[in-house]
Amino acid sequence: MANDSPQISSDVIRGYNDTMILYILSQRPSYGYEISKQIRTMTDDKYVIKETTLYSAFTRMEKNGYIESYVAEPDETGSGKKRTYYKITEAGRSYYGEKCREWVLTKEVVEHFMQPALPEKDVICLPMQEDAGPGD
Amino acid sequence: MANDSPQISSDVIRGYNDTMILYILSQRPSYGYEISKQIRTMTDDKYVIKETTLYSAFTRMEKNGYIESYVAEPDETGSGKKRTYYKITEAGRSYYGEKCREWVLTKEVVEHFMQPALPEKDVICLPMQEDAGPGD
DNA sequence: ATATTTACTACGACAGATGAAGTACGACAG
DNA sequence: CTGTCGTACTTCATCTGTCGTAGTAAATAT
Repeated sequence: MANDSPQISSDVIRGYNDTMILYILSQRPSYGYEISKQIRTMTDDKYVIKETTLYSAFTRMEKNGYIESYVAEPDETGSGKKRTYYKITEAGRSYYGEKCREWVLTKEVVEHFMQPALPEKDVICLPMQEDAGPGD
Repeated sequence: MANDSPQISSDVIRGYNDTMILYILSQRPSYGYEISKQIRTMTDDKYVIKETTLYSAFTRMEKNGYIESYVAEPDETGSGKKRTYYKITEAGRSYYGEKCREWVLTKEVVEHFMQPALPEKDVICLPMQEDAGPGD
């Protein structure tokens, strides 16, 4: 295996779960288990979406009209267990587009609050000033 | 007011509130109202943190040991209303450093799910394929 | 004297994420 | 033919962070 554990906390990626799912569905219809695995592989295991998060996202997004579900066989032979597939709607594509534009903005904004130009992998936190405030 | 630029939803910035506050406090101790205004100006009004979000972040982060509070006068003359100032702790600096490193990762990861190279401001969502799925 | 800005605090509600648990089907090994 | 593993979900109760509403009160501007 490439590495051992997810490195991105759900707190920071939280706002992008829906967008990630919509990206995958914008390419072809898919279903829970497959999407979950695709996110894992696309992120090189850096982010693993929880089952409950994923399925509750489906429910929410279908309610919002961004995706539609249908039940189908794994292949066209009609064999195997049926799955619930999801496909993106026009509203979903448009919402996805908005989120992409918002991402560009967000990136710029957040960047202002990050340490400038992290050299390689060493992040150095200088004490800067111990001035104001009570000496305890 | 400065502009009516598009705002960033709290959903997508949610994971970065603490980091933004810690960035500001990593430069000098500050207090609620000032931090709020600083976030506004730094983001050119693209993101305005809610008061309740801000003050509950203070409580949480102080509990977690990332910041420390003290009450002081606005200036050293001893005049004016007292404010609750916050200063970052060593644990806070280290946590902030982690978050910066996580941001670099997150940026890369999220980027995979965004439309490649958005030209200017036009985002085009091609239908791609209408193939699979029932025709209804 | 009054309005606005500054500087908070309290509280209830809510959405999205989570852990724990359970269901059920199919494939494959022994 | 029995058991285990992987697939493909569902239900539910709980937690965390954010938000709306509201209220307090001192300082400053008008």
